[in-house]
Amino acid sequence: MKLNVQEKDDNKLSTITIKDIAKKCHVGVSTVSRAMNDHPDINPETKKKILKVIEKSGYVPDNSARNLKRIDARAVAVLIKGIGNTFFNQLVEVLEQECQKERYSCVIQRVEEDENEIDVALQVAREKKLRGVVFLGGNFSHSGEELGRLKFPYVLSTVYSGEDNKRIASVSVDDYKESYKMTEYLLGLGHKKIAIITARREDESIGKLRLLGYQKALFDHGIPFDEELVCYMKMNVDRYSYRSGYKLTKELLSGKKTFTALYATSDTLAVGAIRALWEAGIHVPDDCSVAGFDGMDAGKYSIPGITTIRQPAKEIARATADLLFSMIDKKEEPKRVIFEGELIVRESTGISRIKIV
Amino acid sequence: MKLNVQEKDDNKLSTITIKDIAKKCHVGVSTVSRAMNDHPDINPETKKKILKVIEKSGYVPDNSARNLKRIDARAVAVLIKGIGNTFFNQLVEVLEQECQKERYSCVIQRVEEDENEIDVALQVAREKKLRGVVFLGGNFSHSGEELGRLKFPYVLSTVYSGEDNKRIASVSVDDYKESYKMTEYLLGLGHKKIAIITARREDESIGKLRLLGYQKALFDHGIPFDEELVCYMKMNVDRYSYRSGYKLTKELLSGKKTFTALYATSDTLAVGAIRALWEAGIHVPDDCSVAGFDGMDAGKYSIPGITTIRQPAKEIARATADLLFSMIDKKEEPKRVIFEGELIVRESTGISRIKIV
DNA sequence: TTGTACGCGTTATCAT
DNA sequence: ATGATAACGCGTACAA
Repeated sequence: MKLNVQEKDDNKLSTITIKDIAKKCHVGVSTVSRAMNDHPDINPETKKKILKVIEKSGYVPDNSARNLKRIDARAVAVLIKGIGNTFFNQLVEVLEQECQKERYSCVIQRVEEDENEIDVALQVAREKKLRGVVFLGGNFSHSGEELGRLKFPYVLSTVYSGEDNKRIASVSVDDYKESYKMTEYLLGLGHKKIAIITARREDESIGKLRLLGYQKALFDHGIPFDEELVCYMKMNVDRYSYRSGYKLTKELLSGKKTFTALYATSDTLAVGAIRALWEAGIHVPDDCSVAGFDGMDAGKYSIPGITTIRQPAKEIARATADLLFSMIDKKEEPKRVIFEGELIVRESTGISRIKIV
Repeated sequence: MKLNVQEKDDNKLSTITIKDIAKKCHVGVSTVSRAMNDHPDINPETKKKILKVIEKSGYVPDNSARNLKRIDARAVAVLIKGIGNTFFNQLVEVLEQECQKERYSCVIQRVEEDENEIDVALQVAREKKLRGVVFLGGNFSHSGEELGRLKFPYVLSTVYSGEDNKRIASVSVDDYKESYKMTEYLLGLGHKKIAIITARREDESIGKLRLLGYQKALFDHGIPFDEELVCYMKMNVDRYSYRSGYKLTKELLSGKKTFTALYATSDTLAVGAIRALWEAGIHVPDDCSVAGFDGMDAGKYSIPGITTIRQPAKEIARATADLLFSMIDKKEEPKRVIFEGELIVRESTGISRIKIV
């Protein structure tokens, strides 16, 4: 008989539940629950006993059931669209730290390129009983109305929302202004023919802003904008990656137009670009200047080091967390927080020698 | 009265459930459920009507409740320890594709550095009703017994398990052998003093294997192993990153020992290393050769291009998926799959000129 | 084809 | 301090 009971228990590899633990301990399920969740109303000894049984039985509580019951989980989520954009890594790291400080748990969630980030947000918010969400990456220009579906606090970090509605919380640099700054810097070096590698032609996010800043700077300095010096990423193929930087630069080089400077709108693109130029026998910065954007390690440790606009990632992440938590806890209104980018001059740019490439 | 009902509905921003939808449509909950889950037994018209109501009411089904009911979700998970190791990105991408092909859904889950990957696996397996798990990264040497807790199929991909138990499924290159290969290549170039940058001294994973392969190659060629030419990562500080490569190389340079080649055990480390050497006025490969490992884009597009051992990432990912699915579906036994690494010679290595650094 | 009612595993509210 | 029991929102037998 006893052996039978034993057998029955062991066979039950299906899934062991809180009830099984309760039975084994000869207590009620609520006592087990209290033991697991550090509730005050429980005898320390029974608690210890229960935890021991849990330990050796290998019981794992079902999070789905927990979330189902739970009204609030004191949790937020970070939704990342475009993983592989290594710039987000730093942000996420700091965001996680800040959450810990505030004793929030933090769900990191990838969003596929073809998924709607709003839908995903809605889903996990429901599933995990979130109090708020941070959006990293993605294209928020179209989502003016869409954003209205979000009934909880959220912050766009390093993302541009087409609606420059002040009621949308966001933290970022002013990509337009910073891009203008970079272009002006290149112009200041004497460059007249500045090629640019930028996001897809259809982009409505930061890619567009950076292109716009570039155009405006050219305009303000009386340089005509030349569409042939613009190289757009190809849909579903290119990203802010080394590979794309390399490929797109080759494209540029095979074109008829010449240039003395190349503005790659991310540091990763710039690395690939420099390699492509190098293979074509074009030396950076002597024959051609190259500039990046973001201030990532990729540009700091490459040779030559890449002139860039540094986004203060840590500060942005901290401000993002601050803003989100104050919206959650103190019911503060959404606001737009802008950080200043920093032009970092390294070895990839120099005075134009008007040596046509 | 009517207005009251209306009000009541709108106020209920708490959370709208399947019942609310059912009421609004004047149908039962099961009909709504059928409409959402593409069940056959439903009138196309009522289905259409219901979906429309769902759409405009902004109803989002609660995944927790779903998972709770669901016995099986036809899903697997990929657990990644050490995000930021960009090498994993390629793997994940292919893994996701393979899952789609097999009509499995795929959960991507980060594991923090201080978390036990086994615990996490157990938790999400329970929560999401997984059929299997892929482990990327992490230290599996200690977990010989621990692994026994996993009652479902799993595959270690690009990870080394100390237990060279054949009953543990794994897909990877032979890090020991490949590291030997790389070291031998450097020796073949005439280098006698080969420094190495490697994982923490306590590492029991691939870092250890790569170091061991290096030592063995030296030994086989009659070169004494010199502990002072080994630079270990510092705990909780270093990673396979540019920054660490840079920092650790500086350390090496400030030591008393000289070397004519530097073997950085990842391409990212190598990039940082080359920068550090460059800043010290040491030219690669003329004054010092540098080799990496992994075959990542970082080494392909850097200048100089980095000599490396390419791990066939796509093949590894595909084989990982194959193995996992055949264990799940066909009850196949776990096995160890080894891929051959490919020595790719680029510009960062050259014949030793015995010019002491 | 559709609706009713039960149960999934947990936590929270009661009594005790 | 502890145990019984009612939710939580959904899927699904089963009845209609």
